[in-house]
Amino acid sequence: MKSYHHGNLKQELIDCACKMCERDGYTKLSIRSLAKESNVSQTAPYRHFKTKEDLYAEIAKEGFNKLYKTISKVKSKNIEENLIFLGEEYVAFGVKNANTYDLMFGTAVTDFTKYPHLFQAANQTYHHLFSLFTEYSSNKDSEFISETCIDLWAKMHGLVGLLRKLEVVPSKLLDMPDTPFMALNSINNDLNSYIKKFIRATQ
Amino acid sequence: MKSYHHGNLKQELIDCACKMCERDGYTKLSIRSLAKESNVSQTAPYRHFKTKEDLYAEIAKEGFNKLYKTISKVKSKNIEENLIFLGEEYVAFGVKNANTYDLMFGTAVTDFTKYPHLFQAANQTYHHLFSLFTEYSSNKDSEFISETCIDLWAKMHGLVGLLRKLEVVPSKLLDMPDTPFMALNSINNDLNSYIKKFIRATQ
DNA sequence: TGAATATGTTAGCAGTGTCAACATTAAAAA
DNA sequence: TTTTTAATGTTGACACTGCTAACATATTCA
Repeated sequence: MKSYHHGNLKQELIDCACKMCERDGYTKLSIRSLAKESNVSQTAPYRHFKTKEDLYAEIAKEGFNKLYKTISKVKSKNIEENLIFLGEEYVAFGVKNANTYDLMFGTAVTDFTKYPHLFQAANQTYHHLFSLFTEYSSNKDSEFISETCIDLWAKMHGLVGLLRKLEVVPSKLLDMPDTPFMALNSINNDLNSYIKKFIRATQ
Repeated sequence: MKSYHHGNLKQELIDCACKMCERDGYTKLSIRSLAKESNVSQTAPYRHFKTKEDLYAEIAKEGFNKLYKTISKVKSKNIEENLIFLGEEYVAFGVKNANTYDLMFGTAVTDFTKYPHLFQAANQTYHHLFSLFTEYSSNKDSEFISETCIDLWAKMHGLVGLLRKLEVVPSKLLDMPDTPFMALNSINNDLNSYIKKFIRATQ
């Protein structure tokens, strides 16, 4: 027996949207299909998200929270190991949750400051990297720290972007000369040791 | 006096699409609005692009060619300077032509191998980086070269992604602690010397 | 010249984001 | 408790989208 009022529709829509987004990509995600999949009328979502961008922001926020949760799992008491763990998990997250990652770093949601929760979630993630690296680095100069953090972040972020191109390329091209695929593929085959290497290179 | 047949519609559509894409972003670009802006019927573009993705691929291809042209302008006989020039221009291109860059590296066109011209244009760009770095590096080991190229590329690529987030952030947040914006902003204020630094660090 | 092909137009389908008007119910005020 | 109000749901509609089919016109080539 289903009642007129749902009770918890907003969160249920968000959860459903996250699932659909990751499954089909955010471009395929329509408010109408979301409503249908949630067994609710076409325009019901508009009671909770004024625009589609608002919905995107919500998915991105969930993404950052999930990433943060993954990344901040303490593995060992060795800071370097934690930092390496962070790098590995970050890149793995970006590749595995590619569609959500698009929403987190793409242009679908331009201005994070319009969405305080999203803004906070995104900053939290960065802040974790920042504080971990601060502990790790032997150079305590704050300018060095922040610059190197951006360095690390840019590299992880860039790596995610490039690796995703790999996924889609036919395997016969992987050893094609004069293309970046061979290099990317060999890095991908031993990704974690590659990440380890470039994190150790920062200290 | 305008005739029924256009004569050069395909290229004109592509040029128009590139302009519109860069102006409004590729999500706002519709085939219908493109047709309208080109003074042609709604479905005329379909004679030249079977699907919207085909059009996207065309825009991305033009993007890679433009990027390659910019990057391969020889500036001096000093290889290091050329490599630095490449880095500066690459990042500048990505930030300035943000919407086109999305199409080149985003997920709108997934499989480049479906579009040989695009594939070729993309590889050409990478290949230029590769050969320039090969000349530059003192370490001639091919594995080192290709790994470091990916390194460089990932970093430039990642930097573009992060800097673009900056552009959209209200200026009052630029010196907000516990956010990456302060660090990004200070890097951005002296971007070229930052790029110079990380390129020199590779040799 | 005539047939085949390329390139253009018009009409229309199914799907989209969004809004306005209305229905139902839960929460707040009386 | 009753009544009012606000929140949350539904229906219907508009303008827009990608795309296809059917038709019109021009170009190429046998």
